[in-house]
Amino acid sequence: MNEQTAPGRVGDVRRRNLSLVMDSIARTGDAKPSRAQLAAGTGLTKAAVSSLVADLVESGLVSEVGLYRDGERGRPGQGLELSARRGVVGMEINVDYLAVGLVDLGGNLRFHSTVESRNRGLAPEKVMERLGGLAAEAIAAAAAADISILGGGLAVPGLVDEQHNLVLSAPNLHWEHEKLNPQNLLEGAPLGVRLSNEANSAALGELWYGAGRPDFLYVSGEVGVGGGVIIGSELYTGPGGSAGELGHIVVHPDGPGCSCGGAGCLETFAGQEAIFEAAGIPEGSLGQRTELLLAALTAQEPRATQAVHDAGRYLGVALASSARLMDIEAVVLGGHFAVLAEWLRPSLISSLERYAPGLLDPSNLTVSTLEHSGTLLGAAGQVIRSVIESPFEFLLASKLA
Amino acid sequence: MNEQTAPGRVGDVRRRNLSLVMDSIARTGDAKPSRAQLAAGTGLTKAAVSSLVADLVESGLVSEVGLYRDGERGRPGQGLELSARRGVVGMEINVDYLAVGLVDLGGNLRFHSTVESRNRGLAPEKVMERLGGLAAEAIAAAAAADISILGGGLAVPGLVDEQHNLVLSAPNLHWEHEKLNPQNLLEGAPLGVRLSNEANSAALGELWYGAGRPDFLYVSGEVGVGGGVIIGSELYTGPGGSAGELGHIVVHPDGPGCSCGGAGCLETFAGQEAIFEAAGIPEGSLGQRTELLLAALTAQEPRATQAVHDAGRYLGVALASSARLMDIEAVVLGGHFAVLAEWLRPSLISSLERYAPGLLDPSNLTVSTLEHSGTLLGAAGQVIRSVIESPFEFLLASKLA
DNA sequence: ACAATTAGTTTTCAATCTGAACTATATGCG
DNA sequence: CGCATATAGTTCAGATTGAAAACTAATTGT
Repeated sequence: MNEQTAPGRVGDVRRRNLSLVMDSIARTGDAKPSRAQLAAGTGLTKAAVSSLVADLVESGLVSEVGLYRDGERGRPGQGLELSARRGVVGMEINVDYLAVGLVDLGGNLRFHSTVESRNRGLAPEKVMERLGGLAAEAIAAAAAADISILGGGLAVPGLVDEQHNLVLSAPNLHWEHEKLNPQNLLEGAPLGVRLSNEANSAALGELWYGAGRPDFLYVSGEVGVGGGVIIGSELYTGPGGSAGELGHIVVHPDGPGCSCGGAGCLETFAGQEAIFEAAGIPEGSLGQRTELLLAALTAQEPRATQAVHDAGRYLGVALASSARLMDIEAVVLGGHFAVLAEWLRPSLISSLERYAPGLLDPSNLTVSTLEHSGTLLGAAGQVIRSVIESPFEFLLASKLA
Repeated sequence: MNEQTAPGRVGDVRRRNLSLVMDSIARTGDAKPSRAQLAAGTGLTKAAVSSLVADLVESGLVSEVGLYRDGERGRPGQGLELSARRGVVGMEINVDYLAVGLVDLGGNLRFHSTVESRNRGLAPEKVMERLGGLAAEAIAAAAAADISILGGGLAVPGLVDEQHNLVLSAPNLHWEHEKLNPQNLLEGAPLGVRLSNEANSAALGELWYGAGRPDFLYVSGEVGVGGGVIIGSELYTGPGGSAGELGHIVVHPDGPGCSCGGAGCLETFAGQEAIFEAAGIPEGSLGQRTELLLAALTAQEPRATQAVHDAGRYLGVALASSARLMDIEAVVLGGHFAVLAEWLRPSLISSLERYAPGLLDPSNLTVSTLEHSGTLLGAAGQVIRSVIESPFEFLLASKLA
């Protein structure tokens, strides 16, 4: 008799309603709803909302922001928002850079800093040390703005074991089964630091703060081609945690071997390296090569044009297969696919039309609007989201302290 | 302020716990748990379980089945089971046959009948009329066994709109946007008749009564190649309801055109028709052709062997891509893939090893154990499951009646 | 100044769980 | 046979919490 569902206790109702109210405030965003509006929106009575909001305000998660005047007559309401004085630090380790940001509960990026850093092949301890310096900046920024840091999120370009703070495999960093200690980056943060995958975090960033919809596929074009699958407004990671490996979908059964051990993978046709090579861009830093490629495309050089055209075509094959299997009806392009979108779109769309006619409307094929902060926002957002989803646990913890 | 979550009311606790108890009884299955065991298993107190079980017994969903003696000492418990006197009729329309079964709440197939029927191109009304005859047999069998019919499930090989009883498209039946009236098949059944897709129902049948696990992909090889995606013990249908279209995953970008309008689809390599043709099996009824093919395979005729080998190879490509995208770690083969499994497996496994090495362990590649009743069980199971998941609503309805 | 209107609080009530005490029914040993 | 022991199931007081309705608070318009 394996039990997965906890019994319903009377107190669960309050847990759920605390979350419902917080979520409602979060979703209403800049509108700063009053208690009465929340009651109307949630279906709870005004009395219940008042009681719930009182708990949330007391814990510091929600704050009143002055009077709110909407209609012409009547007593004005107290506007409510997720506290701007509670924040989460989002952090990102990628192949060519490190980034840190401070996000308040309302999802506003209050501080942001990126530094170039060639992390490929570097020891994890070394990278974490550098990241620690950046994190200290975020901590200082928080102190200056009187923001108390609840926790942090750290995104890395690889498969992670969140429970044990392990990076199981990050081929582009040359990391394999590395133990990180992200908690050290933010000592004393009550919710700790949560490790996550870069493409997944970017997908969540789009969902919560960008172009996302309840169901979509985020395509991350960094050094590798990754993806994040959002189903019903939740990240789908699969039983083993490695879902969304769009880069290793087979797009041609007779294609070349791939670093993953497979063959004919999308990444061998549409990865950064594959495109640069096919376009005839010489070795160099990522920034340089990208500039050269964009220049070549602007100049309509045939090799570059063809390379991007092919990448789009094969990306179309992968998206067609994905749309069939998962009924994906919206796609958000990120990373280098966002940069190349202008040149990529025509062949991508015609490929989709050829392999999955009518399934994916081109208007649902959008480009990330968050640029470089998407991953950061997503990494921090996961911690913010956990507070929105179970504020009761947070209340408990803060009462004990 | 779009609201999706209903507010938590005090009464919700009971809803949830009624479901928890029913689910617990269902999962314990043949063990017929006592109230005390349920209390231990669910984490509820004995008092709460007693009260919940009383409601369920009163409504007829659960019945006491005599004393249960486990330990040596102490008062023996009353064994509980989902009532064997409440049933759901599972029905299936397929291209070459019609089938009906009677399933009791405990998931036991109490009556089963299949008839050959060439339904391709037949008007839906005609087919429904024939099906009505079979349904009458099930109703008679239920009456004879003193089983009261709560509802029914009807599976068809096509995309359905469950809300409006529409078959949006069933290409293999030559149906397009047909309105069915499945309610007429079981007049007076309180929960009505629920329309569903054949591959999805078969997948659910495997999940609840067969080889399924919490996460797996069911591959249905009927006239078309379909699939059912089970994630976290739930069917994933996608935002548009058409997820799992494994047959139209692109396995070769230069492949031939497909009936779906795309190109290079798996179905053009591994569909029944494609295999028969490649194997050189002449036209005829499905049964005849299958026998010829099996005979040819047993005789190791090269053409047939090669045809099945190729089908396995391309199925491997599709499964490799699926495993990457959705982190699928288990597959159940049904339909003609189950029949051909013996000859299909070698090339399928080597293809998986080539395109997604290490991802899908061959031991997690199993064959359906339910044979022809899987779809039926799944179609009925959806109604049974809805009762297990919200017995409160059922109690209400039965109190009004 | 007062009616009208909207925001938010207080009070009473019902639902339903927990926990503890209690009753019911079995086994085993002297 | 009778009583200790053990387990199943029931009863009842107590706590939590939202609904409903009445009430108080704050603002605008005439």
